[in-house]
Amino acid sequence: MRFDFSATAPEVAQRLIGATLTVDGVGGVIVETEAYDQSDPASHSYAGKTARNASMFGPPGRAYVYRSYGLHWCLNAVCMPAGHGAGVLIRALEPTVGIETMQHRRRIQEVRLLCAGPGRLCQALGVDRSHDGSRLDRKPFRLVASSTRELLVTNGVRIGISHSRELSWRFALAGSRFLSRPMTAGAS
DNA sequence: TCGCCGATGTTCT
DNA sequence: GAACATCGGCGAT
Repeated sequence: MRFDFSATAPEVAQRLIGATLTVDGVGGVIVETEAYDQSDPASHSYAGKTARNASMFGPPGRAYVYRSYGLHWCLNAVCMPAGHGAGVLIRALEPTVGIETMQHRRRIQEVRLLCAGPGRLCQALGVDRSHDGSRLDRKPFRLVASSTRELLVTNGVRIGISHSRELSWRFALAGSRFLSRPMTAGAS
């Protein structure tokens, strides 16, 4: 079934766990996400709309692709409320289809590390700036909601940020061996 | 297995 | 000029 983006970033981030994402038929099952929104100092949208983050302020269900640390690409899904800079960073996939293509693009064999991290995931799926602003329900993207009813999803502190550590807006499939890093629990 | 470091686009001070 | 939603390679443990 098609994925519904008419919800806030934390809700969408949780529901994306277990969904299947492919780009031109290459990808797998989402096992790790993080939510961001405009009220959050750790978010790219916090300081308002700029040329880089413009697609975060566009319609939900589209891609926001940005360059990280000068070299890597990172893929986000834009969420509700529309025009408010809310989004979900896709951090890791369990590779299921097109594994040979991903191994070739990443120049490694180890399947566990093909998509274990936002930069690695974009390299494996061939995502770059040309996908920024594209709809996630149209080619080359394909996003299918999880068919499993009950998935064990854990949440905790987001990775690589210094602001808003109190928000447990990182979500992951419990026990997955395809995460970018082990989950660390937030403050209780 | 851990931690430091370099590469370097975009934004902010 | 510095920070940053990162990664891979290197040398030290």
